[in-house]
Amino acid sequence: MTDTTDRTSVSAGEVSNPSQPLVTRFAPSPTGHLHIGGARTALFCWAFARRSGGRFMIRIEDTDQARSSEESARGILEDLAWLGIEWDDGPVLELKRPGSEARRIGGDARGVGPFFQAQRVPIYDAYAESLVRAGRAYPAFESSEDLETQRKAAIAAKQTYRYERPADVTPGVFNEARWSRACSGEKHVIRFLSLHEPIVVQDEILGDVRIAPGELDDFVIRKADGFPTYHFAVVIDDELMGVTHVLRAQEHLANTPRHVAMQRALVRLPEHGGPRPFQTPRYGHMPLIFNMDSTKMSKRDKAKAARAAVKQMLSSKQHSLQSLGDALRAFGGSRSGMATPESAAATAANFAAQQLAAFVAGDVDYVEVAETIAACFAIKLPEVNVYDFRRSGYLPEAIINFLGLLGWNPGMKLADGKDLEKFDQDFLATHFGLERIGRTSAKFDRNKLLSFNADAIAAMPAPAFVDRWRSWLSEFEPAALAKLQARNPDALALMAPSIKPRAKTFSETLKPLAFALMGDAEYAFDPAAVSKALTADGGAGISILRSAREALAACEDWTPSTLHSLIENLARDRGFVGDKGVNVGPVAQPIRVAIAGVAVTPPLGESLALLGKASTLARIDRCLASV
RNA sequence: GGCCCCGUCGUCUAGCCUGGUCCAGGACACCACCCUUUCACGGUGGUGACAUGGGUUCGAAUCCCAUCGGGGUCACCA
Repeated sequence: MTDTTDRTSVSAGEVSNPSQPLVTRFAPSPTGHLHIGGARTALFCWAFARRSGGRFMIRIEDTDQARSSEESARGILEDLAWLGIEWDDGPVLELKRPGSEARRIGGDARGVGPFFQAQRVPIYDAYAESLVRAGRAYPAFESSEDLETQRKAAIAAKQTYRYERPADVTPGVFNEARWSRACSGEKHVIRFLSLHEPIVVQDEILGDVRIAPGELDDFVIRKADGFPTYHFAVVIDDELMGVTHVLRAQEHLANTPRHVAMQRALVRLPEHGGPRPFQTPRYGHMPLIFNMDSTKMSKRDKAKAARAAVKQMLSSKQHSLQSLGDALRAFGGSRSGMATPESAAATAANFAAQQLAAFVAGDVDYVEVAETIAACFAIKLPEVNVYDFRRSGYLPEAIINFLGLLGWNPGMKLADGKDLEKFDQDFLATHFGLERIGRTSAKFDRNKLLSFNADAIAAMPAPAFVDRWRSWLSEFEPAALAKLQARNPDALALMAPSIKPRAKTFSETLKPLAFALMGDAEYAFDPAAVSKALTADGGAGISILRSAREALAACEDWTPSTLHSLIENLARDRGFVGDKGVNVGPVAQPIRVAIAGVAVTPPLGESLALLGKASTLARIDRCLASV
């Protein structure tokens, strides 16, 4: 099995058994929420499986003990489910939605689990040993400090560092001495023994990628803590779980030769149906996604944004480091989130001045710190995780559509000759293919996503909008929802027609309603608005407002349409009639400023209806009294 | 630095494989006008790109080469 030198390429056609079902997988590591880029990978894997009548699998890569958490794993599964990306094989997620039956996603119909790598360690151990016995891997005893020193020396000498194979290690020969040292408990890692053979990865998207012989050194496949490295676990699991197609981001391209090299060396064990050589799945490496400024999209963006805001506060003397820390502690530093053991420890420090100083200085980038700062001071952080977009009021269908266009394109035209850009998940399930995945990296254009989201909201029938709006509010803005419903039990249905075209996300729905969220005596009068609508022209607006107040006080039917005609009639009576009919502005603006303090509100009829008659009159009186 | 990938409007892209229908089409953003009781929505129009240089060809965004530029990767992270 070690004689592989004559194999110079891996044919994509080697996925041998035609009756073998096509299987794709998404394999996140549970170190936080689902990243928006990961969501695209998952979406493409899902779509490809659906299009091909295959299966889509989830595997959790939790071999990094320090950074993984069960909480994150569940969060990621929930994010996927929220997007509507459901897996056939993988961890089971119970979904309980109010009003509907509980649903389960996942399971192990093919009997290939468990799907958490941490639960598969005995399997990796068995294959590592088989490799050692075949002379294709060996225990190594150097300390990581020593290796680090060597690596630094090589870099200083401007040379490429490669691990140098010990002299007593020979390809294809079982090194019994090293193995017994390892078995006796001496601290060690296991390294793969790389043959100096040329490797060609036949990529479904990029074409043949050739790696010269000698580029691969003897990399680690099992860490000193006994856990497999990513490379090793992936190769074992993809084989044992029947994965036929690996679609992943291009950052993994350079790793693929390692995987191919291991697949050539590995043989299925008898307990897994062997002996039988491992197969090489088909690979497809997808373009990377960046920020608009070409930096990598990462959670560090949040730290950057929060840091910038804090620096601003410090330099404008709004806060000292001390008062900032006090404010954060008072706010309640430890809110539960997707903490990993590492970051939880950081947040636990509760924003001691020292801790904050380190964050501001950029020495640490803890997301939890950034998010607490943002929540405490109402700073908007850039969305980078699926959950961030959800919290900001994006719709899953808009995200799916946008992601589907990031690196893929249906290449179809509409009847009017325009490109087909708007599609849903079903469309992807029936039209997605690897042929039309691009090769160039893409920048994440938040504007376009926003526009897609606005279109999706606009396209929603009003009742659906009200439902979804309500559930978003109850999840993320319960206080605002309560206030609105206290004003008017039907507030949402009443305002939906005027809010829907004005909001690009659910979180934007609250801005136009700010006037109604404040108490009748709480809002301030904007001097510029007051001057323009009321006090200008010797107080023309004030006199209009007085007569409007009278008319409103006499109004019996407090509905948007009646209120609207009332205002129109007032305008007509005052003679505000031009070529194009009645000009209601001179009447509407004074009322608007009176009831909201500013010159901008949703349409007046609806706004007054939402406030109610008593509040409206009280607000006008307060305005009249103050100008 | 070694190895690898990529290069069409500001951004996402169509076109490239199978050269001519492309002085390059769409979308987002931007600008202007229209609509309009504010703010939005909507409508119409506009600005705006084949990285550069060589080839091949009657003809190149499309094929070839070079240069330049961008990115990825070289961990006991995944």
